Amino acid sequence: MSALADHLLAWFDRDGRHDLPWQHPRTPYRVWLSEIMLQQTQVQTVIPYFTRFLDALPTLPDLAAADSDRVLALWAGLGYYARARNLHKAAQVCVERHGGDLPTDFDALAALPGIGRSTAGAILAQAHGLRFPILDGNVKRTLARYHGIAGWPGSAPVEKQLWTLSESHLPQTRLADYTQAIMDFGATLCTRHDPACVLCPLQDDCVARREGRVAQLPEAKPGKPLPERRTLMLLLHDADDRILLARRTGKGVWNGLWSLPEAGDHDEARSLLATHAGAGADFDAAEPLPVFEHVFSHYRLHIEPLRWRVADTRTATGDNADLRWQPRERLHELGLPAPVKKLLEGLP
DNA sequence: CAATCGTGGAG
DNA sequence: TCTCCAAGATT
Repeated sequence: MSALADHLLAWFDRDGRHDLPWQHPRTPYRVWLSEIMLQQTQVQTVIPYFTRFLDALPTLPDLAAADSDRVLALWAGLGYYARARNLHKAAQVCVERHGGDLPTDFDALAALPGIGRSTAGAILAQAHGLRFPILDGNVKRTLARYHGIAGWPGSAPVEKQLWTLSESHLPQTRLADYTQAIMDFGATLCTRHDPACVLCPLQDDCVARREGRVAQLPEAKPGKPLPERRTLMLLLHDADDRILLARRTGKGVWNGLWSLPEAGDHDEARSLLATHAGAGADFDAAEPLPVFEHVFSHYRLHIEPLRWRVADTRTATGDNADLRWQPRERLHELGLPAPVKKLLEGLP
């Protein structure tokens, strides 16, 4: 057995996390949901979402049958909403083609939307004890240090090397525990900043430790400056204190979520106001709300909200399924982008 | 391969 | 305030 696996399993039995919500019971559906939610997202953030989601949709068929607005409402705030759309779609594929269960065949599992090589391995190892490697951020960091691997782990050649190493360390038994162990290890001990090397069960064999390169590994992603964008958000209230929402479709951020209508400039905003609130609406009566920023992973968005109280909403929606006047007290039924939710909830 | 896709927390 | 980034996948 790999010395690394041997030491990690012993460490896990003593110091690993054994009380995470998706570990009891460790069913395929729960493991899958947790793995998707945990992509690029920390445990502490995921736990309340996981609990709420599972409470609302306890089984895979429940998820498959759910309305997509409900799924996105349960996901709203977690980010990377393609994860939720793919999760929903994958559940439907499982019902249609796999008897309502996740497939246990690697290729069939990895063919489902939102499940890549690492997530497929994590599901098979944790839910079924099968011998597949993973390569998430924890494993990349752990192995980059343990083997002293230079280069950004996201680059193709380094990642290929790390996959080979990850596979080479797999034990012959206890795959579920081992997979949880190496993720726990990366998340709680071999952390990005200030790792607890003095407590580390691998310290005698760790190349980075031996060579004093722990703080230098893994190498950071080559950075680039964030582009800046701006948008106007139109906040229209009608007489019943309903708010006009628009479903975001096509490409771009927040796809599938309900947000405020947006305009690139005042001319477009004027036109949108006339369309949605009738010719009687007075553009110049706009109440400008405080401008704020929202930062995405790939750009910074300056948001300028403009508010109107409108009387005539008859022309607003009608046949358009992507527009609706939503009562303020029922905003929680829809998936709203985090900054929009915050804006609407903070409204006087 | 580089870009896209969110959000909140830590340093 | 600013940078980095956390259980990645898709195009």
